Amino acid sequence: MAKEFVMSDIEQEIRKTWIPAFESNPAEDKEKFYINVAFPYPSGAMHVGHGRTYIVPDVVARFWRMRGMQVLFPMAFHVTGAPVLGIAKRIANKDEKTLKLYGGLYRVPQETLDSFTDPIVIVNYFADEYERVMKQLGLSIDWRRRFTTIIPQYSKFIEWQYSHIYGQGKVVKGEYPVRYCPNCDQPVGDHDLLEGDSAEIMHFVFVKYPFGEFFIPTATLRPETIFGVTNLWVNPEVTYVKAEVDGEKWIVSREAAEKLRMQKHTVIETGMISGADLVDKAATHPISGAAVPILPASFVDPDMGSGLVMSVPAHAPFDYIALRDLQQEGKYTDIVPIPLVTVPGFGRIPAQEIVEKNKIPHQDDPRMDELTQELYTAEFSKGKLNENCGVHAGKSVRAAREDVTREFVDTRGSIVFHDMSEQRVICRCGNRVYVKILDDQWFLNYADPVWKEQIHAQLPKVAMVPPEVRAEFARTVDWLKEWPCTRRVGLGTRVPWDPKWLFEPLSDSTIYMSYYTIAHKITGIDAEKLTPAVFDYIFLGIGDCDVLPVDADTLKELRSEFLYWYPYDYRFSAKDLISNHLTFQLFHHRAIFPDELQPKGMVVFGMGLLNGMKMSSSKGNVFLLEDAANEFGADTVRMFLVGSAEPWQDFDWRNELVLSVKKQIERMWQIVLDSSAASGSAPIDAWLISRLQHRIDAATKALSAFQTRQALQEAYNGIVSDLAWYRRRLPEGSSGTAALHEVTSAWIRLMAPVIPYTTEKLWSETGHAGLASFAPWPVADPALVNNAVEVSEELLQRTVEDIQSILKLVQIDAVKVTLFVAPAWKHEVFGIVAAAEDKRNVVKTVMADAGLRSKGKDATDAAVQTVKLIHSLPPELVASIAVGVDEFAIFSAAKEFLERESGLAVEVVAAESSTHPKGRMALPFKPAIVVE
RNA sequence: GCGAGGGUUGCCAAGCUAGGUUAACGGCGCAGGGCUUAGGACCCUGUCUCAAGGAGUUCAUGGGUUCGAAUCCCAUCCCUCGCACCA
Repeated sequence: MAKEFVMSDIEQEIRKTWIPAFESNPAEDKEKFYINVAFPYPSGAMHVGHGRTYIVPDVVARFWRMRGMQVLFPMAFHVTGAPVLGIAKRIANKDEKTLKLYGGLYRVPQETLDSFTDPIVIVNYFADEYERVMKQLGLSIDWRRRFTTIIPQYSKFIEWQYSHIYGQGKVVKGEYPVRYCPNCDQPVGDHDLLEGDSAEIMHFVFVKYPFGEFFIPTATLRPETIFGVTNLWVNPEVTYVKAEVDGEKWIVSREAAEKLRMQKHTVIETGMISGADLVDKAATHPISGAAVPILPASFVDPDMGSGLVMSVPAHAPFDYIALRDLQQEGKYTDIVPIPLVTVPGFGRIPAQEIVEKNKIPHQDDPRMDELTQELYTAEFSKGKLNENCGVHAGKSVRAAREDVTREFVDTRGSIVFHDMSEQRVICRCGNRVYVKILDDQWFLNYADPVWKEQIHAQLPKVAMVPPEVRAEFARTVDWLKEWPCTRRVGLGTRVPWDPKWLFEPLSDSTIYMSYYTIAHKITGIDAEKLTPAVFDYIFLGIGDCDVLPVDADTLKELRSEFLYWYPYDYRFSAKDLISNHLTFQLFHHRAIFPDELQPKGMVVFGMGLLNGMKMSSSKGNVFLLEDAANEFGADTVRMFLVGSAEPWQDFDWRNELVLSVKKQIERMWQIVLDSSAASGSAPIDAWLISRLQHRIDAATKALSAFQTRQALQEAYNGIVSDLAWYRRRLPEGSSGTAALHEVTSAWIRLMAPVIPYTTEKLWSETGHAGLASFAPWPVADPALVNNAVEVSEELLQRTVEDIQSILKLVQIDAVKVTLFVAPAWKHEVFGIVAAAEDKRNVVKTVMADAGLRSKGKDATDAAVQTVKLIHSLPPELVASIAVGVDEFAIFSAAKEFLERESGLAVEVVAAESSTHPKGRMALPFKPAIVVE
């Protein structure tokens, strides 16, 4: 009876021996293998979705360790940034939702929660929790190298990194329109928004119409339509302001004046003017100089653009319908739409056409936005400017828009005005978000074409798993532009040349993989001594180590350890980081390190689902990793997470599936221990051992390619099913042979990377010395592959299945089954067909043989049937059969087995020696079967 | 909208890059049987429709190429991810 299997006991016991064993130092006699993961931001508890991110690299680490590599798998915590500040603030404010999340879902004890008003306490708490859970899951991490990104030594490292990046001119100062919360005095990202995350920043051109001593600017996305302007629109209900904007006198809405201030314009309000007072006055067309009447319209929104709009009734449905409404009242009947764009599919006045075709009754009709979009899109993609457009006539709308914009901005003093596409864009603090131009901002210049080109050249040299992501990287490199790399608030490292700024989180985590190599040794060094020159020596080998603040021996040691591990071999991360972090780190490595130290490979993960739904901490749809490990066992969690889908595919955590994985592990435990007393031998041993070589080979190939699921398919399901057949084929009464020892020894090791606890325990239980985690990975031995035996067992398997399916079909009480084995000449036919390039004309080839031709129709029939048969068999098997299989001998030897399987008397007959009509049906590898 | 990826039999998911191993791996679920009480534990069998080992209809939809397509080509529909101040 096998020992009872209690996973949690085993885990406790084994963990103690592991932790020091996974501390990894340079070993000059061994090849290194350095993998790392995007480090976590510890602001909450880990859920099973995070689990796979760390377990897959651990499986890989364990695999290569067993293959004799010196493996480094480090971990650290990224605490740079602002989110945790907000969390601390909300906890201090007793925000209910936050307290519920942390006290409830994450189960932070009350007294700890009370101290969460300090952001540092939060990250330290969760960093410790991460480490604890990671250890529980058996991750083979070298914990000596743990650090956080705000320790002084790391800050010095970042300063060094940026001394180079800045020195290379890759950090630039610039203007940039951002979403901005005046209340928080901060730019806001998508995740900072309470509402309106679908809003975009739109870039309007202000077209200025002279109006007495003033200008009336109108905001437009379509400046080329200036040639079709018939009038301006003003909202008579709104009070506008007179203001000096950058020294010019303008009339704009109060909101627009406010927005202009945020966009680096000087705005001095000098007075007010009611919209109603502007109605029926006229401004001057900036190009033609004609008078442009100002008309009233209620749809004009003072909170959009300048609060005044130019009217192009021929092409803007809103303008058309507003004008029509007025004209129906008998007003302004002299105004006629001026068409300026011809579009295939539309007549001369598209706006009129589309409004009337859809029978729009008035300007508040909900369909208006949709129609406007439809027309704008059609004009933009297919429209051409007509003869009303002066020098621009004949241009495409696309081209004309660029040209007219440039003309207005460069020569007519227009400005580009930024505004949100929606007004309800609300910061997490509850205040409205505006567009602000930041000028005192530092950018990483990813737009630099030379830098971009370097990364494009680098990409083909980086291994990518899965290969499909390569295209996404290439596209990201093209798409990246200046990245604002500094922030005013948050945790992190100050910008050395401009200390009022801090480096933002994505920018201080691009080359930290190099820091891991020395992390455990550098923490003992006083940060003040870590000058850029010190890092230059360690990472670049520049300078004289005898004249640096740190002693020379230490520096040489650090330098040597860095060079041992670097470059890293694989970096693992979820796929959503491709468009930022994973690409950023390529840029920075390229800028800092020489050719031979560039990243070698990346593995990109899919997403995690919980019961088919996206996991989300804020929605409570998560299953905590620690709970999973406690409930199911660490090995179960590991095997499920790496076995239910390949790493780059999405996986779906469902408890009932996890439970069946747990049973699988228990089954293995049972089988291995039950086999330990087996002895003796049987003919089927050769087959079992032969199959094992294939399983080893396939599992090794799969893991080498990061296919954890495929590897498990071979190493678990494959071996289990081989063992099942082996059992069936054992002589009656035997429960196993000594061959099982060889199988279980290999099996334990094949499974060790995935279920390290169980296998570690089994390894010692089955009498092996040392840790399974460091045992040599099994190697397939080609000499043990026995093709003839595998083919003969294949024949038996197929025949047993056929007999069973026939028995199921015939409704008789059968007592006997007769197998008719195909005659030699049919094997000849098989050989000819197998060898034929073109199986369509193979009958001719067969009949070219004089001996076969003498068989007449029998031969052609056999040839046709053989073609079909061969198409239904695996090519390798066909090749083996063609070499020659003595089916009569195989069936005769297995007669007892066949009788036991079928419960019938079995007779094996050579087809040619029988007159039974069914005998003619026999084909190679497909004996004719008669039950009676 | 733009970019990347995907739609396979009840569910999950192989296979599709190098067309014939494919009615389509494996797992889950379900059904029947066994384990000489019961079973959520284990084992076996079955699980598109008919059927002496065969045949018919299937791999989002509609076309096409081919002796032959889930696999190649075209079009359409649907889904997921990314689209930037950031975890």
